[in-house]
Amino acid sequence: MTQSDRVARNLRERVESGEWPTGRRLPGEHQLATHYGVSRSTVRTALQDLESRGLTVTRHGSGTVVVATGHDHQADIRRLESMTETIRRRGLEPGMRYRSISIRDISKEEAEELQLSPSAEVVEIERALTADAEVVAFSYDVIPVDHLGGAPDPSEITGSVFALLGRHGHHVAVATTELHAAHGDDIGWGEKPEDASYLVLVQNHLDGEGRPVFLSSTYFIEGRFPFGLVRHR
Amino acid sequence: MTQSDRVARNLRERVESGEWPTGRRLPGEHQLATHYGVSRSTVRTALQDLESRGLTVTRHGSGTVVVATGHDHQADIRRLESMTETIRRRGLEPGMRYRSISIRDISKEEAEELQLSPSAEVVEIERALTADAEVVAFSYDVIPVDHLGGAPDPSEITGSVFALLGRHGHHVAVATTELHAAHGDDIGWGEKPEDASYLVLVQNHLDGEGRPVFLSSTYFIEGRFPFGLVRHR
DNA sequence: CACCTTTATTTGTCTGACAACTACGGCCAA
DNA sequence: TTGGCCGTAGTTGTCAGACAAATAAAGGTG
Repeated sequence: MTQSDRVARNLRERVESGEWPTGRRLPGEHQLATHYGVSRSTVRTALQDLESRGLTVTRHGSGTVVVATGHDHQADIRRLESMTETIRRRGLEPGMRYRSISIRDISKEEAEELQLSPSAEVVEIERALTADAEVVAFSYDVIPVDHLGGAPDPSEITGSVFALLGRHGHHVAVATTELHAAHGDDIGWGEKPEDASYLVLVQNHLDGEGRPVFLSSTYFIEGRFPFGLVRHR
Repeated sequence: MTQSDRVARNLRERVESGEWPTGRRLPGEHQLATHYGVSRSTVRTALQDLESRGLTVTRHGSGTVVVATGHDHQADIRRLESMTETIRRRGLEPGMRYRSISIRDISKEEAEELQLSPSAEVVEIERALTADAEVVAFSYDVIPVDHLGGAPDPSEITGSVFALLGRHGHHVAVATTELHAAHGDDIGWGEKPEDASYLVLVQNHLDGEGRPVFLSSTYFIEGRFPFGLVRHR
């Protein structure tokens, strides 16, 4: 956690709190620097963070203007974080219902994506994510057994997959993601809504050095997990 | 176009070209600075651009590592750009088929979102976007007539809505966006696929000072317009 | 072999300065 | 009055050099 991270987080909170409404100009960089007790370069780094999230627009000679006060309670699809974390931040109680945990041979496509030998084995987890006991998404995770140190103890698999892999030294940094839409009765299991649409995230999670860590396909039930973002040039 | 923009663009091109494969460390900031003939702070600004796009991860004391070489030919959903532009960049020929251009009273919700009087009028455009003559999306645009200088000449409405509004002094900077999934026969018109799913972007486009410019809802036919992005922490 | 120290490299931050750009008011002429 | 020109103050972009902090690799020690 660097200085500029702290300044950026505080500025984000102030923007999202409405301290500067949409259209208002932020104080100048010099003023912010003295206010936070840091140098102007540190403030500039923080302001670039805001701009990269689409909250502000900075123009040469003019200043920094707030153009969006932030997605209220929506999940920012650009940010990679544990889904339980996201649900909790929306004020709901996250939960999981496991359907199956199985070990099987890797498929050819999966071996390609994970850069593993075609004879490797993977753990496949099928589970449903809940918010306040209501199912919001069905998720399929594919994890190489080697990344879990071989024997996958079923009792060990609980909670966030990120945390599970982190305990084995694999820390997810980014995820290359494809966005899709789907519908049909062959999606999900158990109690599920009638004739629902699904927003689908097909992800390949990578560590800090670009090495594949695990795959996931998540089917979000339309209307139960709002996704938002700020697109910008 | 600033110096750091130029450096950032060139670095992106070099990363996407595969000059540094996934997992490789980039040259140090000092080395890049002398290579480009700029200061280290300019290089740092450029590198923060790469990191904000999820292409690299920079760590204190260690360096900058490539974690993703870029979205192959997929549209980056974080970037706001004309859809015809996006289609052309994928090597396809963009086109449009207008279904209707009509003037009507603004709805209550629209007036709220656009921050206009409930008695204002809007132009509603229904059109289909095509790539190589195949329909890829249905789009509904809602534009205040005042932003077009009153009388909307139908022959004037051709091509990008961004360009149309730009000619009237309204330049879109960002768009607050909700992501949805949908399906059903009541979406779209004319020749459309059987039982398709749609990825839906509900957008409010804002200018450089956060003022609403126009609304749009776009229904992308699943499979015909791949969206991708790199999520990161 | 495990653990600690040293050393070089790299990124994060600071200071001060100047250049480039923007917004705004005052001024003048049509 | 209106429009355009110009100067000025304020803001962001870039530069240079320096030091602090974190990392990684090599080497030494038990």
